[in-house]
Amino acid sequence: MIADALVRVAGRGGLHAVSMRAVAAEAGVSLRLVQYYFNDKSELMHAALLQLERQSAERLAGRLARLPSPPPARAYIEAFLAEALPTDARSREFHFVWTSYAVLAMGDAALAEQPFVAGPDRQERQLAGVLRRARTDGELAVGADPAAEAARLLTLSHGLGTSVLVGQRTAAAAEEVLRYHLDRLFTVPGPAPAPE
Amino acid sequence: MIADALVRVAGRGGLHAVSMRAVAAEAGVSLRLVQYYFNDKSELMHAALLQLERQSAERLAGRLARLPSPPPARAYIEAFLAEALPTDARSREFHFVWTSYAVLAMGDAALAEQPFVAGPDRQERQLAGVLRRARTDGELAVGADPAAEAARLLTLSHGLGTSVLVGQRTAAAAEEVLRYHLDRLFTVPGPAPAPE
DNA sequence: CACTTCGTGATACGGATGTACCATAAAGAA
DNA sequence: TTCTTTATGGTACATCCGTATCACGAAGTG
Repeated sequence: MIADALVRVAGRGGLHAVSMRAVAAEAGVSLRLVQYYFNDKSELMHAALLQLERQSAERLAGRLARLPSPPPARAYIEAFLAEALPTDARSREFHFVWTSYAVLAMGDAALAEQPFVAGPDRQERQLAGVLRRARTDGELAVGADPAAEAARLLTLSHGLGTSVLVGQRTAAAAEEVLRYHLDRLFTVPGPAPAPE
Repeated sequence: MIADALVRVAGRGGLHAVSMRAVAAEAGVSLRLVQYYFNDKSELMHAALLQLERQSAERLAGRLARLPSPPPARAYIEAFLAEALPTDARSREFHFVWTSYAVLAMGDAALAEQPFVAGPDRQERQLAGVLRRARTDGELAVGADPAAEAARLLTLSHGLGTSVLVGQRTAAAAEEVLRYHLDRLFTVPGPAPAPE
């Protein structure tokens, strides 16, 4: 798929390395073909962004599907956040390109609307719902507000993700901060760390 | 200054709108002059980044200088984080351009080294130092780990900042999340919110 | 068969960009 | 005075980019 080629190109050289020609070469097709399927460059960029979003949602769904049912709140949230950190090379590519799009969207409200506003809003509500249920089950620390905690979780994981991408922190260090955060949010302990 | 012109151009159209000609026009000088002071485009970009960093440090220093001495830990940290959120137009421009550079640095380890690794590392240590002192003074919640808390504060504020830039959250909402976070971190209450 | 649509290729065009080169004028040093 | 350095402008050049155009075969349809 051509949109995949765009992601690969952007994963190597950033979004500013994405040109119609570079994408065509990466996909092994002619420039004309890229023009044929996506008339514009903007259409191509938009399509690649939609595809990134879809793939990410699928990966998250896969993680959640592997949970026991009903999923424990902490496991659910850990699955959620595991997808939000750039741990392996594939995930790193994804987050790099995704963040590049996010910066692009900071100067273009129309581009931002669906993926960067509506998407995180939905995730935040979803997370808040899980936290509300956990609170009635008495699993949350006292005084925890589900909506505020959902916002904290998402923004914290995004911030950690960029600090990893930029090379300030290793993915393992970011996961440790996240674990620390969850330990202070939940009253029930998380899973024991794997022995080394 | 020419580097200021670069920041203004990037603040409007993002870093990809920055060209030698655009910067020259914004600064009201000839293209040749931009070439004269900064031989390369990469030198120009680098210089503008350094200037952004310096200005940000100066603003932070100004905030900290206006604090009573010795500054209360919470006030100190609030000053720190106030600088980290895009509240007004000037701050928004700064964070937009800064984040654009951060994304650029994700694909260029050399560019990232000084401003995006060493800088946040230093800030994190600085914050951890303040938190350590607050802990010995009994101002921190029980079980709080200064290093982990510093990491949480910085990454949380960065994540909140990008969510504001992208339009998902208002700056006021971000400040509220931050206040919530600090309320759970400190045992002593923060300043009362201004009556409306 | 004739014709239209779809998929793919090669290439041309206008514009923007980074960089290089030439020129000029002021100022200071010899 | 002559020379060198500093500061500034104008312009040309090669390259790349997005887009448009022409071309051609395969496939399906009447």
